[in-house]
Amino acid sequence: MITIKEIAAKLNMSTTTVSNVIHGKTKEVSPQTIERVEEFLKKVDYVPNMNARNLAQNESKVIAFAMKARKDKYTNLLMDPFVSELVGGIEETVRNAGYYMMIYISSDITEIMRQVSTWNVDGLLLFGMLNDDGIRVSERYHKPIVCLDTYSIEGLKHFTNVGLEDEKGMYDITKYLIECGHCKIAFLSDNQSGVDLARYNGYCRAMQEIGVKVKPRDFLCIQPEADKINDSLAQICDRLQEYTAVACVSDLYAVQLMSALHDRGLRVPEDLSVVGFDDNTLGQLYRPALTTVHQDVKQKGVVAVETLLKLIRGEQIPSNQIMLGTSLVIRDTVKTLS
Amino acid sequence: MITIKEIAAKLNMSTTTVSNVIHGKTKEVSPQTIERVEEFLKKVDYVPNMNARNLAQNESKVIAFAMKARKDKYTNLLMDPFVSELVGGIEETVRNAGYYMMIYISSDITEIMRQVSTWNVDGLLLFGMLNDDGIRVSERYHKPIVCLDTYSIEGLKHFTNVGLEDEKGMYDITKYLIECGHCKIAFLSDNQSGVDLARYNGYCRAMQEIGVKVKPRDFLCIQPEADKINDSLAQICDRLQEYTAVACVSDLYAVQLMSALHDRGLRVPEDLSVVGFDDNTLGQLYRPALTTVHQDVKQKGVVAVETLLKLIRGEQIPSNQIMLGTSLVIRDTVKTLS
DNA sequence: TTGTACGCGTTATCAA
DNA sequence: TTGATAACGCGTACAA
Repeated sequence: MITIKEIAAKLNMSTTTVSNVIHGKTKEVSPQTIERVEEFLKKVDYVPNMNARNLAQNESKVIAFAMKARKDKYTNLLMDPFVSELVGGIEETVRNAGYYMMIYISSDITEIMRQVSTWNVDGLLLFGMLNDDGIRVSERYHKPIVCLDTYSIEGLKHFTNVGLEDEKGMYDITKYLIECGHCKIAFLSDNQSGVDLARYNGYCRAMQEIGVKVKPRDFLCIQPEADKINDSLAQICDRLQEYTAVACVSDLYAVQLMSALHDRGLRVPEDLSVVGFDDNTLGQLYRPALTTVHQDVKQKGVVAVETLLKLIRGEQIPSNQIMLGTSLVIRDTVKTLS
Repeated sequence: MITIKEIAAKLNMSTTTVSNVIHGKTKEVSPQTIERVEEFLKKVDYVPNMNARNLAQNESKVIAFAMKARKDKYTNLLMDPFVSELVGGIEETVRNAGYYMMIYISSDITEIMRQVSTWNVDGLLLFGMLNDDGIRVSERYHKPIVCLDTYSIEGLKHFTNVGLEDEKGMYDITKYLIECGHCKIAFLSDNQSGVDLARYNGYCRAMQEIGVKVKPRDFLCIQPEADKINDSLAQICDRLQEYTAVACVSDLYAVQLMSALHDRGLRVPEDLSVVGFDDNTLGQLYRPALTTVHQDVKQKGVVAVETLLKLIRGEQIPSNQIMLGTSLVIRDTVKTLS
């Protein structure tokens, strides 16, 4: 790790000159010194010290991806196929823009804020925020923030959101089920807030259009914790006897359900139709292949980072609510009732 | 972002005293000043500036996870269930140890080395290194390195490796197939080096024990690139008519194969027995559930980080080759031939 | 027990 | 066209 100072000494010039060459401030340096310096830089493979650079410039070239963990939900958040695809897209975009990514996972917002400010990160990507979490962060952190999949209306005054047509996506696929002749349709999810609530609303709207009033019992609540999921799935399979179809809030749950149904000798779609949401590898590889709502998760990450970079550069963005679209992917898990 | 200097000014004392209290050098400060300082720190929620701290101490509290991307293999490396589970374990352990994690993904080793030294990271986790990649890194980076799943013998002189009983695992499951009456067994993988080679060797050893000489045509080569995989699977399904069982180098490939077989009307395990390696969600949720070799991927990440932390602290480690075990998971994709 | 002063590597200001 | 020098925030040897 050679430093600018050392280079300057060996070349018998000042650190300023070396620094200028490094930063291409070429107008202020004579051609021959430029040549000399650049040659030497290449020879010793000079790499700047980020800590020093950041300290001097009061920036960091770091973008943080902060994720609030719901402690109970996953032992390993990154194993959620949605999260890993998202992080993959984010990482790639951050890297290609010449920035560095740090990941903070915590169930404690305060902890996340401390990490963010201790590294003086240039921009913040927020995921998994509930209620006014995002607002609380934005009150203490005064640099660009982009939220992913938040439904906090109030929050939009404080930061940009990259979201999805969740309501419409679930409406579309529920309507598809209806068109296939289903009317006894259950909805499966693990909670009723944020994204899940929006999707639930889409389901309700489609049902109401055909005059079916959704009852509380039509909401099937899955408990995804490792020690509870089996009991939970057993109950759900039981309850599903009253229905001809079930709309799941995610592909993961849809596939977990199909496995459970299979183990009980129930066939999809002959005995029960199942649809998911997300369109990830799990549903694509399962047989019968899952009918679902497609969203481009990687793209979501890319858009979020690009938006954040614009904000960092001080550019204007058209709107602080960016909605990505969905599309129906019809495969083999829905039976047409005659 | 309040600084130590500002705090010292407001409290009418020196920065040294404040710094001492922050670092718990309590023996050198009077109890009442400690009290005063700590109270104030809490009140203003002091957060140190990492860049400044690292610069002063010549460390970084950063652990890098560097992954060499084989450009062709995955658009999104993190989507590989193995990788995401591994990274999840690493992230958690790094965080709990009070360190920060940075991820570098590149197909270019030089690029990785530059990133590592520009941030002056305290320790390096290397994954996906081929041949002497790891050695080349260790020649330029003179801090602790832990490699994951490398098979470079030479490398062990330069760094520690956390690996798996790949050969034994594949030997065990091939032997299980044999015990079930199979002898026409193919092996499916996308290359023949590193981990894949070790597993292939395990397969060969089991076959040779029953006097079957493995022929080159018994090695089925899958092409995982998105635009080639379908053709590749079609060919493989064709070739598999000569066999009663196939041992796949990973669960991912096993499940992709089972999907392809299903689409051609071939049943698992009635028409063909299939086994995998890794034991991830994909194989657990598929039906029929995949018989496979279990490895604890998260644990692999945890062990790697713990080893690296020991090296960073200057502690001795018993051996620089740490081998994790495997176990057979018998589920429903192998038919017993009578 | 507390304070002064310097160095870490870099950038930026201003003078030469 | 180039070179001193101060600053960024922190830790620490050494002095008081």
